[in-house]
Amino acid sequence: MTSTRDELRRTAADTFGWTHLRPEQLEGMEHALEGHDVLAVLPTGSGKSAIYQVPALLRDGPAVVVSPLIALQHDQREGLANGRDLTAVAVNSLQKAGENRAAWEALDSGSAEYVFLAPEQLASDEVVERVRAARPGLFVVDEAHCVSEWGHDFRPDYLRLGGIIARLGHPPVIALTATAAPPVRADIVERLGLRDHREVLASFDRPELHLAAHQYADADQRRAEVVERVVERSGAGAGLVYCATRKDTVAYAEALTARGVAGAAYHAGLKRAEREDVHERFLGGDLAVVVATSAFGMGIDKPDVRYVLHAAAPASVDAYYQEIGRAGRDGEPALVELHHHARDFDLQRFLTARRPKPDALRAVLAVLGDGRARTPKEVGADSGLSPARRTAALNLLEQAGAVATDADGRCSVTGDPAGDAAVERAVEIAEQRREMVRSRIEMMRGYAESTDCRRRGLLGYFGEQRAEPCGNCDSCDAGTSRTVEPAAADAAGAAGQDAVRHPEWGEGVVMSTENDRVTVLFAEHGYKTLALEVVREQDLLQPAE
DNA sequence: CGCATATAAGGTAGCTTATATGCGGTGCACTACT
Repeated sequence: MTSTRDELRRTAADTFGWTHLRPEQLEGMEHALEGHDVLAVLPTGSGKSAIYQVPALLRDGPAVVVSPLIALQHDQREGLANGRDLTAVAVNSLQKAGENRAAWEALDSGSAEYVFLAPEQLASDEVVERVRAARPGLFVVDEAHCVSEWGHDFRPDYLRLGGIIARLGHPPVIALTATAAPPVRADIVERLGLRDHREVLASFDRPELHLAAHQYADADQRRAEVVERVVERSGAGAGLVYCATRKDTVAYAEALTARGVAGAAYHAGLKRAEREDVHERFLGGDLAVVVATSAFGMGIDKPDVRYVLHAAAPASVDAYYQEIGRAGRDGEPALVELHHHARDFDLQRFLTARRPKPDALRAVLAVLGDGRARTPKEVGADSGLSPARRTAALNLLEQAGAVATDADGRCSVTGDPAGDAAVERAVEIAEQRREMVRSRIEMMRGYAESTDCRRRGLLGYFGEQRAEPCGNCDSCDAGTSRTVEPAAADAAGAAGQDAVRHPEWGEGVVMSTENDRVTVLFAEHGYKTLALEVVREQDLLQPAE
């Protein structure tokens, strides 16, 4: 009698040549093979992909793999094939029509084990039907944090994956990501509609990274300092510099080149060939440093990045952690520095400020007002809205309960709430989301300005409580880190992950506790950091269920 | 939103001050044109 684990181990060894599987890999695979939905949060380089690659071969039907970047899909498919007798196909707009046709034929005939798609592909009814006909045995969402980070506005098709999964008959879903704070995890589970799912979580700790932050009152001074830091380190290995704007990446790259450092700028405004060239030269060791916007990083697995400097603060601790996580993947020491200025946070507030257009919401409601159910595409055609706008509007109206999507992917109004009330409710939901986004910027500011142990701050943000300072950050070096007294949590009447209720902000969950304050994530208002003294005096946090 | 730069106004010289404008991130798919 062979156990599930033996079967997985054998396939991993026979087909992929992997003789050792990590416990988390095996655990994730096992859940999926047994038909459970899985959310796996594991660091890059830990073999996350194996979690779907192996069970996909043991289940009937192909694995649908949703991946955010076409370039990434390409690498993943090559990694899979790699001399093995496996068929991994993709359908996207960059492939020639013939390649897409061949991919579909491979799916139709049952010869493809994996099909890679961007979420936008699944906005097409035809694509969904065709995938459904292939009876997929697994639905994989790679880089699943994109659901929560991008789905709400930038790439709204991510928010529709839950409906797609349902239409496909809900095969086991595997959501994979390297970074997800508790609210991001909850959002992924909710949006994808995971059922009775299992979570596989690894520690977020990266003890080899030395963490530091420097605040500047003068932007020119910061610029000079960042350049100096990179010049100092450029002899000792590769590095990354993250900027908030494209213009800055070019300016820094020029300044570094002038100082004799082999550096190049990278941002989404560059031509495809140029982006590929920078990427390859960096991986190949010909570039000492890449100066980039947030466009650089996903799918980049260079083991020997010795430093990651931020020449501006990003929009969240989540984004920051993801970017610094590209340092020291070989486990050797690496330096991580955040060079920030008050203006950075204003810029992030602007960049993340997108509000829904009530006109777009009304246009969708007007189209659906005749009572006829339509596909999102038809809603777009009838309302004149662009694909992104119409999808974002549909998503919000659905969250407001004013629109529902049926089993065939057709949308119609529910009539409750209707008209202006529906628009108002949708705007309110978007407004709550904005508040959440802003509170995340404030958490980033909190990290930047903290004089306490930075690693404990980061880990606390991701739901890992530590009492002792880490000994490998600037605060610990300076002796300003403190040990959290066990009494602190008791004094607040709340410990990590406890559900609480606040008279003004409603229901929330305690994220972390320090000696003098407690951070709570409120469902409708985002992160709030409260002074323990005030909480105690005014009895602000009541236990909730 | 908020900062940097450009233009305009005032009164007749080059300059200050006021107002206007522009700029700022992440990717898919699709279309029209070379």
